[in-house]
Amino acid sequence: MTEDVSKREQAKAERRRRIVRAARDLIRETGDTDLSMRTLAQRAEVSLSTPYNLFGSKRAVVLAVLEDERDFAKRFRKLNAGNSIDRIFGAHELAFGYYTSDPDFYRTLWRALLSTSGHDDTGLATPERLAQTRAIWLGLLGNAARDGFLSKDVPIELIVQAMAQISGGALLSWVVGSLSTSALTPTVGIGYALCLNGASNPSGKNLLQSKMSVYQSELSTVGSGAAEYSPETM
Amino acid sequence: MTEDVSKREQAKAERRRRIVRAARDLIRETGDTDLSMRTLAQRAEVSLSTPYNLFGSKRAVVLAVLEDERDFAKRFRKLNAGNSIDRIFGAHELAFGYYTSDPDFYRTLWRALLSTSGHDDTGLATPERLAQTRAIWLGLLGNAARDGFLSKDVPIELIVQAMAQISGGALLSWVVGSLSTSALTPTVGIGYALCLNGASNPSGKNLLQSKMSVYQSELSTVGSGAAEYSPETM
DNA sequence: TCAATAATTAGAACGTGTTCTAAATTTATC
DNA sequence: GATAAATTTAGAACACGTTCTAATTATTGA
Repeated sequence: MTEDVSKREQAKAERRRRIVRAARDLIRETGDTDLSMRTLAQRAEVSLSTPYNLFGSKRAVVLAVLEDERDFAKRFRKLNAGNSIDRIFGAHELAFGYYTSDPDFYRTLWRALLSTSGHDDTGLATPERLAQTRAIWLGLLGNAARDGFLSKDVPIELIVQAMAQISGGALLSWVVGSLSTSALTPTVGIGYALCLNGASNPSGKNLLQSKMSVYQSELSTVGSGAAEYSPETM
Repeated sequence: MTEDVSKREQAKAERRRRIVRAARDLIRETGDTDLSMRTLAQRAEVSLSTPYNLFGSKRAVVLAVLEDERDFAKRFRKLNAGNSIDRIFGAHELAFGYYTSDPDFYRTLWRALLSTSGHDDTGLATPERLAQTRAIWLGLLGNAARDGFLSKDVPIELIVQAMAQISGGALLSWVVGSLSTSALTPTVGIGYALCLNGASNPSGKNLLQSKMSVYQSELSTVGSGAAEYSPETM
């Protein structure tokens, strides 16, 4: 039996680890250039075929790197700032802190994820992580509703959905280069505040208004001028 | 002199036209498969080098197809429904009507645009179109503010920005397949309504509330179940 | 009409992600 | 320890986007 700690499975896990580590290091060191499957295999000391056997595609490898780096749920648990509105924006800044604290790395990573995003199975994230993240945000907004900040006539699922799209859209703009790193967090924060404000009671509007002005000043001290607006599509 | 109607420039424009048309037809007919530069050149009856001479990259060709198809500004002028809030959502449905009326075509197109989006110059749209679209939306929201629907303590630019991110994020979800075609327009509509609601006076809230419930019912008669939520990132 | 100029062309070439085959190596089972 | 099963391996191969060179064709200007 030996369950899944068989020597075979163990060696496989070892190789998987080596591959993910090699991919991470290559992105860190050479930013996009030289993240080819051939150099990756060489760096991980496996053959070119092995990553395909163990992951299936380059996309999957890069996605594994991403999952390996961001440990959102774990870090999130250490987050217990003031009221439930504060916690929402704490989570937001935690999430985007990953990107802004290491922009080159994550930009490259997402770019690689987008570039190969095509006809295959995997989306832009693992289904488990998607569900997990969704649950976290539903919980955050649920708390805000419980605490009387949000009115009950707009389902929190819809707010979460809108917020997810804001973050996804901003991330896309950032990855393709039309949104600067320093503008990323405040821009999304403003979007969040707007959405939430559209569904909040007077008690919540005060808190949101202050968030809003904070992000607004962050935004103005920075990018300022033109050419960095980024209404991407229509 | 002969300005730019010289025979040379004329022939160049002809080739450009043939290439764009061939790309469009290929996408229409074979959806993604067989949109290679080699078959494209063959179809347009030019050599493989010519598209690179005239456009620079495959991305640029596909982008030219996109610009050629969507004539947003022109169609938009024919749009003069009721109040300024109605016009906002009219513009929204006009914009996304392109995608939902020919989903396979536009999905392929955007996928090709994303897949090659990388290290080169062009973003996800032409700078002129970006500016044009932005101007349109600024005008729409400006009218809504003038008509007293929007409160003045949140800058219109920020609302436009948030809305642009919602549409971009939803489009991305749709392209990668985590948002269904029928859910696309209502999802974005709800996001818009939420954002606007966060910055609107009581007079506007009524109108927005009705928009909201319309899109909500559209959404519920459709996708329903799980696996189609799509909080893409965090 | 003739030379100069500009563009397209054919074709090879490079590096890429991915797939495949056959051989070699490791692990599991008796 | 020998046999069978599972994986990795080396290496070729494919289609792709892109770039380059040399040759050819078409347009311009005198």
